[in-house]
Amino acid sequence: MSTVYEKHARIFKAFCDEKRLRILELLRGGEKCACVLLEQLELGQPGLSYHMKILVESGIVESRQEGKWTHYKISEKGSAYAGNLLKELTKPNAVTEEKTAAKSKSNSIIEGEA
Amino acid sequence: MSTVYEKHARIFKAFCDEKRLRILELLRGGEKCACVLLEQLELGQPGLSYHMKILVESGIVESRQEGKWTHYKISEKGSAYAGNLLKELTKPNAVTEEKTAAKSKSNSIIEGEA
DNA sequence: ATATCACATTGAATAATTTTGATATGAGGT
DNA sequence: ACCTCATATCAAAATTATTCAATGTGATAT
Repeated sequence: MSTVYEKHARIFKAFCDEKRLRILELLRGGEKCACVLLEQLELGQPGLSYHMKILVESGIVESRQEGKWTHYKISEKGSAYAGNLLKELTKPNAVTEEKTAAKSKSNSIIEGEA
Repeated sequence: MSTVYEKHARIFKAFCDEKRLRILELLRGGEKCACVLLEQLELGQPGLSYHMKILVESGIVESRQEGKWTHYKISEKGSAYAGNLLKELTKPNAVTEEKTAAKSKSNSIIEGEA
């Protein structure tokens, strides 16, 4: 079973780890091959692979295969989504309590939210 | 030694855990006493205290003492800071590579960033 | 002063994440 | 086919985060 909380937590995990923040900083300079990231970071190859997987699964980073190489870059779409989600998650919501039976059309990006 | 990465990671830890996302959701409905949060969550009292500490340390939540009670609410300032930080961390930065010696006046919220 | 209530802290137990070394996979090149 | 190179995956170990029970603290009430 996967809750909406799990899904949201997965997105922010991208930003919860020092190594991943370092990687994102490098990717701010533009798309980079794993091999380039590897030489800039104090990380073994499986370690980098592990963190890249988390970053890609969060949607913050996109990967692109080119022959033997994997190129990574920051996803504009994923980043925008995360930014909006953070806003939503901290925005006052007067009706949080009353989970009314009558469901209204929603314009929230949070699944299952009225 | 505390790096800027650690500091940033600490902020986003608020959003990396299901329980904390649940708590934030409750706080979106307005300021709440720990005792109220406790009855809405599947968490023991020390567990709540543990998570509230992380939330307060992240700056996303503020606490206010009132006699025996502790009231918590989402910090507008902290939330805005986190939102802006997320944007910065995912914003393209053409000059990430060239850590030039000549330091220019910065308008970045990221410490030590040009 | 003692008692109680609300919450914080501690420490041990458990669970999740991260690191590391070994091995697997898949794309080229010879 | 075989060999390399780049990266992914696996499994064990190391580290870190979370839970839980017990105890501590500080505020109020009697």
